[in-house]
Amino acid sequence: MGIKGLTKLIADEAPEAIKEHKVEHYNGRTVAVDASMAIYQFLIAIRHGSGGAAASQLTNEAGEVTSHIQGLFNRTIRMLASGIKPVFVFDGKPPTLKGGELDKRREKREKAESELKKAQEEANVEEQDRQSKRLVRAGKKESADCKKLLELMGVPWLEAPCEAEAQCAALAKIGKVYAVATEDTDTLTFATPRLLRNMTSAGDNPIKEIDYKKMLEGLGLTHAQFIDLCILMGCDYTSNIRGIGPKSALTLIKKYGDIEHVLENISKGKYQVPPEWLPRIKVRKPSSLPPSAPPSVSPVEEGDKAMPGDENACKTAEVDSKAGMEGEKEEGIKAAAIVAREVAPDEPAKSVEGEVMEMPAYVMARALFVQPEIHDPAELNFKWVEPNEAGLEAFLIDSLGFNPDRVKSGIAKLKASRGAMQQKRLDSFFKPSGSSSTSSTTLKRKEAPAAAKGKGKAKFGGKKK
DNA sequence: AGTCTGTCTCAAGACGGG
DNA sequence: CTATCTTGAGACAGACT
DNA sequence: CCTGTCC
Repeated sequence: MGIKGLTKLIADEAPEAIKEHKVEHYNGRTVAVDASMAIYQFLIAIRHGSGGAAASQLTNEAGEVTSHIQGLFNRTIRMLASGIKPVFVFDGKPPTLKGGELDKRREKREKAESELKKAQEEANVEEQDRQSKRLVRAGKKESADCKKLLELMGVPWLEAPCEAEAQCAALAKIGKVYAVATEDTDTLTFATPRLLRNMTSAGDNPIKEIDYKKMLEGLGLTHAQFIDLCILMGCDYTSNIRGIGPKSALTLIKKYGDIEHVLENISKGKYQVPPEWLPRIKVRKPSSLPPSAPPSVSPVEEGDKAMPGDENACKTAEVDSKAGMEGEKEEGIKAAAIVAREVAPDEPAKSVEGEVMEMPAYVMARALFVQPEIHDPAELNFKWVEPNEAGLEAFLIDSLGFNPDRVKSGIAKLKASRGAMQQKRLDSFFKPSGSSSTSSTTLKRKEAPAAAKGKGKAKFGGKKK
């Protein structure tokens, strides 16, 4: 996940955008963290066995995996002890997109993944449980565990409608959080003003902070151009063009301004542009294809017509598998169209009367980055409260079998950090930090509910009609 | 020369005792 | 009691412009 | 710092 090679490109082309700070520099600051990614990392990293090739994770007596809880507990304590106030943002998902190729690809991946595992697990009935765990990213069970843990620890969380990274970026943009801590460079594409890397590693080596504005200046791009750059370099939503890597992508965008014009200029040459990158018009009547419409693209020899499933592709896109509300869908397409128009105003006719234009994949990717589905960050308020000591002990010690001493030690650290936090609050009382000091309606634990509302059980097309 | 692709390898969290 | 097996970033070779 | 352990 992320943009392929982006970190290196920034280091090479815009080094002034990266600065290193010690942890202390972030004392008292709030930081958004992609919880789902953290959970995933914990599940992978926290296992035992020799060398690093063992699959067994930490479990309680009942056999339930506890690796993610162990990891999150420690990491959260560490952050709070450093004076950093984290907000954990969960993926809402699925990253369902209303485009043909994207949907297809995602579903294929998911299906392949689950089928593979199913096949594996058919051999062993016991492991069917494990299959259910590792559904897509972090399973619902793991997320629920972590939400519960966070609430007991007095740490706020929320569930994004879709991608957590997009929600994190939105929070940072309006200053609800100071920065986003993540290893995922996708976050930059959502225009996070400050991205923190190495937040997780030990205290002595510094945190790397990437300043979005400086990065744009260093690269010499606008925000829209940066998004196009990321898409060209290779993002999660589209395939990339063979032969174009980070350097070429940057050069091309700088030269031509946006993907449309890049395509116009390179498609004549040797680059072989994947069919899903090209605007395709769905024509009922074959003869009505205007000569000007498809922007001079190299004739695709292998692509396009050869694909037997192609016709179905658009159908699949229309049909959509899941929760699919028509309104949402239309909204999405409309958004994509608007974006296209903005970026390429001088393009020849985008759509012909009566004909349906199929969006190129990059247009939809662009729409995803420009207008991601998020909760209005202005309506979200976070509060760090006293840890629920008894609840934590019951959950971690009694239910999960954690070592009582370690748990108590952790709680002690929580309380200590909380004391320090209060102190700081008093100190900075006279500084207008902009927090809604007296706005009475600071929600305590559930910012999420506003969030959780829309989702229900979209996962398996649940409703039988 | 510079750039991109493919293949390979490795390590991935955090803690505390020694 | 035993086999278990992902993802991404870095190093390097090789092809291409 | 290295290594085993956490559950």
